[in-house]
Amino acid sequence: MSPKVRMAPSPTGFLHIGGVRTFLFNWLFARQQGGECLLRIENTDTSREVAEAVDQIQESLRWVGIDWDGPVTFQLDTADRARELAHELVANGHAYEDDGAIRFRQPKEGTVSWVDAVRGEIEFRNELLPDLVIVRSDGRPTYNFVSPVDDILDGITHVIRAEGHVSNTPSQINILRALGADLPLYAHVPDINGDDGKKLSKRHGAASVDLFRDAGYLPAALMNFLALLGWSYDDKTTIMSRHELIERFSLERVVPSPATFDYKKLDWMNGMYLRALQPDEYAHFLERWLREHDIDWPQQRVFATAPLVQEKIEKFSQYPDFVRFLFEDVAPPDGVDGKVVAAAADRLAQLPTWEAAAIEDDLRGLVEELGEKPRTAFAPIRLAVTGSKISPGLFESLELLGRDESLRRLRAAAA
RNA sequence: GGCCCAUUCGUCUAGUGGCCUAGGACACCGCCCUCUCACGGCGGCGGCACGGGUUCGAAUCCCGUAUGGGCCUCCA
Repeated sequence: MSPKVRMAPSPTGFLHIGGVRTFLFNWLFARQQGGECLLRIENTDTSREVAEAVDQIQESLRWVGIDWDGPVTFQLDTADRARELAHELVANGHAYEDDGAIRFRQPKEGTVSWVDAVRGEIEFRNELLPDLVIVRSDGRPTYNFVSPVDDILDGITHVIRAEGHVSNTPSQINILRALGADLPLYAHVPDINGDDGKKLSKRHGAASVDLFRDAGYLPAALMNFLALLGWSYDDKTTIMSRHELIERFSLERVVPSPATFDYKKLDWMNGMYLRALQPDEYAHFLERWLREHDIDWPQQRVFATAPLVQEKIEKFSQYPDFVRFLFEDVAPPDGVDGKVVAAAADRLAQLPTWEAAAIEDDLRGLVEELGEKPRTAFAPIRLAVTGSKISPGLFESLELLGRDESLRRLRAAAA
């Protein structure tokens, strides 16, 4: 039987990073097994629904690179069918009316247990399970009822969801049994925590997918990083392409304990991905990021800066400040060694070709003349030209800036 | 409070009774490379929550304690 899983967000706001990781595991599993991956919006609680959320969730998923099979479905769409089933349960004694609502009658003896794909056998005593409401007094079925019902209707074989659902599982299993349905396989994946050890969620540690997109992370890097939160391939493999992830993923290697989100590691990994990009790909991603942030610097020059920054930054949000001096004037800094800067301006003014290699030769000649160390002699020049002690390569920067502007800044700083 | 889950370097993890004087990666520190930054190279710091068992032998199995988390909603 071909596996079928579902990603089941509730439309109460943006898609947060913990949810994406859970969906990623569903997706990786389905794609690897050649199964199907459904997207079902769990909107039984209409009171908390946020209008734009449905579109936003899909857009975020698409950006990360997670797709789904068939049309997006809504839990509310099966409400009628769920209600019918609830009445059947009432008819055969598995449920009863209570104040206009319908409650599921839990077995009063024995235990419910299942073998969780990531946590092993889990067992609950039936007598401790409360008779939960499955249809509200206003007629809307509740999550704990529709969810398993939809799983039957959709033919879901593997329920891969967050560990918070462990305690809902015994009730859902009892409901499925009362309905005479087969049980899916369950896999409860660990949460992702913030630095404070508390679970990352919409209400806590607000880490939406959009925030990562904004910060200039690459989807492939985010996916790689997320996959490694709670799962590993072996003891030494870290960087894995989407293809490799799909090929190697397995539920058995998902760990049961929660992980803490480490931004520093994500930054490092994103830097790895950024540097591995082909120049044209890099320029493409960079250009898209700038466009999304309404930065309208001349495209040609932006492309020209790409090779200067590719080795230097680990996410695009660092780009504007890093190369701003190439697009805007810089304030002449104080405390610059005017002698070196003036000498540099004089020499550079004589240069026949304004090109990085020639500029470098010329400046190194100057350094020798002055009897200085390169690092100390280049510092004031860098400061005068870029306005900062940290910048892309000096010679390449000078070339890009152009002779006139470069000389103007050097002379301004020397004055 | 009840029930359930979890617990290996600061962080992500490898580890399924002997291969472990616990391996890798990020972070951090030092050195090298070097026009700054970054990359890269080399080295270092650093961990099996605690206590009992079981066993010739335990990070690995069992029990307890502690800590953290989740659920106990006519939320999902």
